Amino acid sequence: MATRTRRTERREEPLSRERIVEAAIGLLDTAGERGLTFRALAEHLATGPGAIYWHVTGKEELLGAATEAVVGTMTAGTAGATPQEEIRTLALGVFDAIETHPWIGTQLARAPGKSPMLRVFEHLGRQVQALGVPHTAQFTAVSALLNYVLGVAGQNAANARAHQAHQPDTGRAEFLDTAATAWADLDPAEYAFTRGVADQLRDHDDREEFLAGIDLILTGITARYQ
Amino acid sequence: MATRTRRTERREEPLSRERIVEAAIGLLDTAGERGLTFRALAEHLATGPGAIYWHVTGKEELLGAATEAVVGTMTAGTAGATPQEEIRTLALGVFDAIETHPWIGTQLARAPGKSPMLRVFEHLGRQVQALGVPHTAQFTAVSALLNYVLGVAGQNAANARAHQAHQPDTGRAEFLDTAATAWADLDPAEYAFTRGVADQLRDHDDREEFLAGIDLILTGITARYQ
DNA sequence: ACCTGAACACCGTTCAAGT
DNA sequence: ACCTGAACACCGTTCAAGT
Repeated sequence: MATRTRRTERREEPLSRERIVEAAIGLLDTAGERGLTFRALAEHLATGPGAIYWHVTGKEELLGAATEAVVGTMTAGTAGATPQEEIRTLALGVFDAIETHPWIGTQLARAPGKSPMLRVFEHLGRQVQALGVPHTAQFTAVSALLNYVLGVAGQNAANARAHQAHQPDTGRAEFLDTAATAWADLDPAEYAFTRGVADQLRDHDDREEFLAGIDLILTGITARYQ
Repeated sequence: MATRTRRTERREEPLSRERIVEAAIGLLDTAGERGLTFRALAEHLATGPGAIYWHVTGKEELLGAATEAVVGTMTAGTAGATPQEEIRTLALGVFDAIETHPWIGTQLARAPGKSPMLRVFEHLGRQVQALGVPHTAQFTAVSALLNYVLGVAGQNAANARAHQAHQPDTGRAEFLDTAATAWADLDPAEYAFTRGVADQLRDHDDREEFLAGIDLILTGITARYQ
């Protein structure tokens, strides 16, 4: 009876690009990449699917905007750190963003020259420059770092997708355990090496492993170009 | 009038998993990832879409089988080469396979523990072992290499997708040139580094750049673990 | 200017019916 | 056993019609 103002408060909030992107991120986080649908999004925003198109040209742009919104909140600089530390922090930022929003892993790999990745490229580049890498090698060095990050990103996104689809109620440790057991059961002739490192898969830490890869590339960069 | 045998020869070739996968690869290569449709595939095989499901469980399996078929023809070993050379050859094999079949870039990133990638992992692993990397670091070293390869793979696939969609009739050199020009036009304050390496983007060689990244990681591995 | 929702042109997948 | 093709349950996107 007294709900008139209350209800309109919710209803009258006008549709905007910002609200749409926000709702899209929520849908992607909770329902996965397959869960983002113009119909589901419209229902979430209490409108019809056509309304969204007035604020956004299509699904591709919507995914791009969602990725930018997430990645944009991420490029903070730690003052007074070594270039190596800055690169580690930057890379970890991407890693963590993907952990909370696995779908940006797919999205980053999909938009090559587009802005979210270009920003990461720029920041990595400045640190590589600070490392003293000669100009002619800077592009190569940054590309190596970025491609590695993107590879991990894509892998994590795929893992999240598979995890959500197949065993949504198991933890990461449990998942690694089953994978490691499967590796240990492989044909000894064809997969001798993989069998041998199955134990390392079982008790590894994703973040640490990711950072170890970054360090490996950094070592290569400094050994070669410094 | 004398075409009876001729015609039947074509028509009677029975549907098989092999023929379906082959047709799917053809469709993916010529029409891109979006071009692979059960209806298009059925038309290509002169049958109905339902027939395909008798030989293949669904689209995911079909894409997986197509990827395996392409990657499977690729793991040749060069006898009497150093581990470094073997790794380079192996990585270049993946790179070249992606260049002729860009869609496997997406596909490799999508199937983490699945067989095509596991084979590459195994072969890389053997060479890393031959390099003398201690057991506890082998998983990390191979992961770094593989993630880098997958990052480039995804990037190349995305580029091919964008290229086919936007400027299908321009060459790679032309594409790099426009990209480099766009970089050189970026805001000097926000993108100082990227602007500075625009020239390196313009006249770089994809294969060489890819190998330079591999070498950087190899340098890191040997510097740290040998 | 902005929203609505039916309609269009597609998908992947299923399934009764055929051979 | 294997194939056919209509039908189902979805998509993204458009567009006349409303406010």
